[in-house]
Amino acid sequence: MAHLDLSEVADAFAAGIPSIIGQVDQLVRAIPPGSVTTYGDLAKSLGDSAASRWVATYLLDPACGVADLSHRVVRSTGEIGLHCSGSSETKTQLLRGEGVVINRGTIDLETHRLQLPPMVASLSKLKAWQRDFACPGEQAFHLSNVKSIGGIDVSYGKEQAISACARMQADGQTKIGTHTCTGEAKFPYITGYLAFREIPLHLHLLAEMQAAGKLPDVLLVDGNGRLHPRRMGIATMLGGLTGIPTIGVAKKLICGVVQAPELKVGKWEPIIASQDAPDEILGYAIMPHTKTKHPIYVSRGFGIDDTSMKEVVDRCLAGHRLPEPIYWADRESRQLASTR
DNA sequence: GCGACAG
DNA sequence: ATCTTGTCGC
Repeated sequence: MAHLDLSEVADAFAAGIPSIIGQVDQLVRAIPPGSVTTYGDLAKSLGDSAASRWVATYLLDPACGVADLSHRVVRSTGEIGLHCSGSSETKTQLLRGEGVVINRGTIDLETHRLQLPPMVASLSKLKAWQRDFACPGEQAFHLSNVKSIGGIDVSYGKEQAISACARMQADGQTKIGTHTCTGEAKFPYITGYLAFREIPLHLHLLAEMQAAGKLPDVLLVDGNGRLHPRRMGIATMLGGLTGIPTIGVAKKLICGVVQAPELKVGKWEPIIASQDAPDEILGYAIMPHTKTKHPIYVSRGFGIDDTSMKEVVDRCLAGHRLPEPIYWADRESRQLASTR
């Protein structure tokens, strides 16, 4: 895998990501006066009803591309809901002006709801990409071969995003150095699709590190790996794309159930897919130190087994909630982001 | 009505 | 993730 040109990988990956915002704008512009749709219907049309929250967040932003038409999007209950102007009354007046009947703040969707066409090359495409993503053949992971451990994270400034990767010695505690890369995050944050927001910048950074001969032997990624609705979190994709063994480290649970009733410091507890599937271990929760009540959620990314994964993370735990490589990457990227 | 999902 | 004042604790 070392022969991969990460600069080419970066370009190819970015080229395959659709403009999800353009898709929503297009759908909203297609709603004629007198008709409405719902946040959930828009999300379904994009290919994933789980994106309805993002759709609502986007359309409630006065700076969104279709703020002048977003009054035509209401709640699935028929309630008018909020408006980007800040006033639901304004939304009501706009709709009434277009001939929509509103009783007690509610629209009869049977009458006014518009059938939206499915957007083929949208979230449905990315979802299929995640399901079908073929990771290259994985080499057996040998901790004894590890000379450096990396941690990678992104922070967001006013306009720019900064990806930072800290490199540590094999002890997981001694910092060698940090690399950073600045760019624009074009894809929005949608639960389940974090990879498409953050990986493009990560790949640019890793390409630079590759050119400098400074790629880490294993990489801790801020986010999940196998612990993901489709078992394809950002850590797994980033590893599969680069060939670098990866581990996902998240601060919140996205799915799955922690079996143990309580967590003890330093003890790894399995996270299962569900009570009905107790044999499917997606990852592990661990309380990283005494001073926090909040665990971290660790899952296999690419090119590593669960046992090695735990050994690597154990080496990296110190006085912070996050493993040292990610702690330093987070600190560095955040510091830079605050200036742009 | 309650619960809610990485960054 | 970011927006934000003071406040509690090591």
